[in-house]
Amino acid sequence: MPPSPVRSRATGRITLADVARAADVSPITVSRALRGERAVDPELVARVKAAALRLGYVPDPAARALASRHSTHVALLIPMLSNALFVDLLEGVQRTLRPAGYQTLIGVTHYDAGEEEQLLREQLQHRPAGLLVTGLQRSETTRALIEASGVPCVHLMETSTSPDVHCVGFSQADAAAALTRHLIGHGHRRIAFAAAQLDPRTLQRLDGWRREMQAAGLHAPTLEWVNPAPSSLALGGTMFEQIVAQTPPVEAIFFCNDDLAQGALLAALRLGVPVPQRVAVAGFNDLTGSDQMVPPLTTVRTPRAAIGIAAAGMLLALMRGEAVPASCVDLGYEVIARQSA
Amino acid sequence: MPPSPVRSRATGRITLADVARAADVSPITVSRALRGERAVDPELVARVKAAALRLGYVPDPAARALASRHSTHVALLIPMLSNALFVDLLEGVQRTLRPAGYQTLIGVTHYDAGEEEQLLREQLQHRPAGLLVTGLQRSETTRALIEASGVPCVHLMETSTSPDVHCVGFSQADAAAALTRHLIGHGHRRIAFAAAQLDPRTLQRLDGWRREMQAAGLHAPTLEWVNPAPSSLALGGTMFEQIVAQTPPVEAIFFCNDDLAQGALLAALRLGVPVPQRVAVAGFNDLTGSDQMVPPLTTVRTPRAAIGIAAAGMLLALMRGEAVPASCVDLGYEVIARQSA
DNA sequence: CTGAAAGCGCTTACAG
DNA sequence: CTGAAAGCGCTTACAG
Repeated sequence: MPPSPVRSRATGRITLADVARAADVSPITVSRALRGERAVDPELVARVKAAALRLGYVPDPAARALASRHSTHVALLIPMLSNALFVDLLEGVQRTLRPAGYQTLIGVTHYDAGEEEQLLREQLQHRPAGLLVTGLQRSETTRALIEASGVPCVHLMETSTSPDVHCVGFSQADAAAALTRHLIGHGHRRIAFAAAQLDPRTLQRLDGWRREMQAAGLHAPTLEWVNPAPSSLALGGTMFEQIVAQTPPVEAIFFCNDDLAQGALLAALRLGVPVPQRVAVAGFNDLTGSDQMVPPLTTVRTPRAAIGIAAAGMLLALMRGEAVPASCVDLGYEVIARQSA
Repeated sequence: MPPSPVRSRATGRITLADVARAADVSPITVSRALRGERAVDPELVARVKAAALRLGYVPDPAARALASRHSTHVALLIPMLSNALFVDLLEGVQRTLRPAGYQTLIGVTHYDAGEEEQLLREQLQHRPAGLLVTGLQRSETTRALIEASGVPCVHLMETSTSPDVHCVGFSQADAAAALTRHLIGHGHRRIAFAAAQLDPRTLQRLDGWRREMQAAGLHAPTLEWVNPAPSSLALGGTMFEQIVAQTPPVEAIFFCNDDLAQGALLAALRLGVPVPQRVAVAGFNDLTGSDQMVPPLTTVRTPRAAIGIAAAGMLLALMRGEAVPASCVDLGYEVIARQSA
């Protein structure tokens, strides 16, 4: 005889209580056994796990979040998904977080500090278990919001010497300096730096180039071409056209991003400007297509997928309350010499 | 005198009960007033809203999900984020869903039916309020999973005549046929179709090309070049090289995707094959950079951002239990004639 | 139109 | 090492 289910709101879902009944233990023991929390008699653990498997039990994330005050969400704040760099980063993050039972909530800031703050507020309402943010620089309010939330946070793409901040990345300035040395090593003297978007990492690359040029006694303010507009192939073409018209002639152009450099290479083809004979062209990031350009683009390969994986791994440790070996991981970079410079 | 908070687990968060106390009504009235559900005295609504605002009340999504059995998450299943098409789609979706209070959970299927099924299972555990899936074709199990979940679902990128399925897209076959007519109209007779990835939408484009070629009496099996490998610039170059070597000579190549076509254009430059004089080249989707190629790429512009917006809008209506004017929305396409064909 | 009660499915805090 | 009780912050179902 079935019990008369007055006022039943049951979802039909298999619950912790069902597993407890099947394993003949209390619900709390099931909870502990399944989460591997605290010491539980190994024999009970086995019994519970068998029962859970048999019944096809799946914990309810909402109930878990409500009771524990932590969801299984990780908020990821990135500037732009149309930059392939961040797609690779995201893939690395998800590949690490998903098997560990965490969902990634993506927030696209469009390089806007206000939007980042707004997104963070929204995400924080969902009590994320962890935070992954791009770069170290942000509004004071956003910084305070992160701090006050107490949610573990890892910073992506840059490095820091502060022991208080967790980060995984590489030195944008050093990478730019290395490419600049490569260009100088090829005998170029008048090496322009062309930048768009002007986000913090772009400016760090500008610094790296400037540092190297000054050390070699080659720096001149007229070699700096910066444009706050969003980065695009078309803009790269326009900038190339302008820079190539300069006198005395520029011998090499270091674009802060492969987008820009690819656009420059296409403009060179249109204009009939031989690269690298008349002017060498280099980029940054080694994005899709850079190896296919005519001529193939010299650039810096950056380990964004590895950054995503390592940062997610570090966050996993922090969320579990484990110690991390180092608060900041430097994953380096690699100059890729092709034919354009 | 403060109450002695024995066994307190309070989060410090402002709750519905706090607002109820402040507005001097019952918690359930606050709940109804804030959600706009059922009829509530306008004066009470105003009082509640004022109190909520004053206290800075923010509903707890976990509690809400647990009680209502629906989260505020929408699961979005897409094949790949490295295809810019889906980035645009995603942006459109988020731009519509976020202001309405929904979070987008992105699942990347990598064009794999098994992975899609696995992702869907995981997402469904989180009781999403809505589902957004790419295309109409999927495994029987996945289809059954969606059906059984009872979660509103909108299909993206394709159109259907079935009244049972909600979708927003355009006819991939018609779009391909239109581009094929454009090529035929330019006097080309031997028009090859070159495809990679071979996902359902690619095959629909193949059908559209085939239909048009047959209608014009121009179809030949040797004009079909299909490669199951993932689409890339490099593959486009390789395919171009192969197709151009064919005798009798192919006069035009319709690549199923701009990636491939861009790679072909770059290969043509490398090989010194004049486009469109020796062979015309066309693509599909009008991706970033296609207008910058040398020569600029003739292609079909597809309304993916608009699809994201419209599909999210339709899903919003379905989630609210509202009727939608049409179960399927066709957003069309546009042939973009540039210099490559 | 409004509310008291119960319940969603977990985990925390306390006790033993 | 294990458990009974309470509670997380909402909404459903019922009643009036």
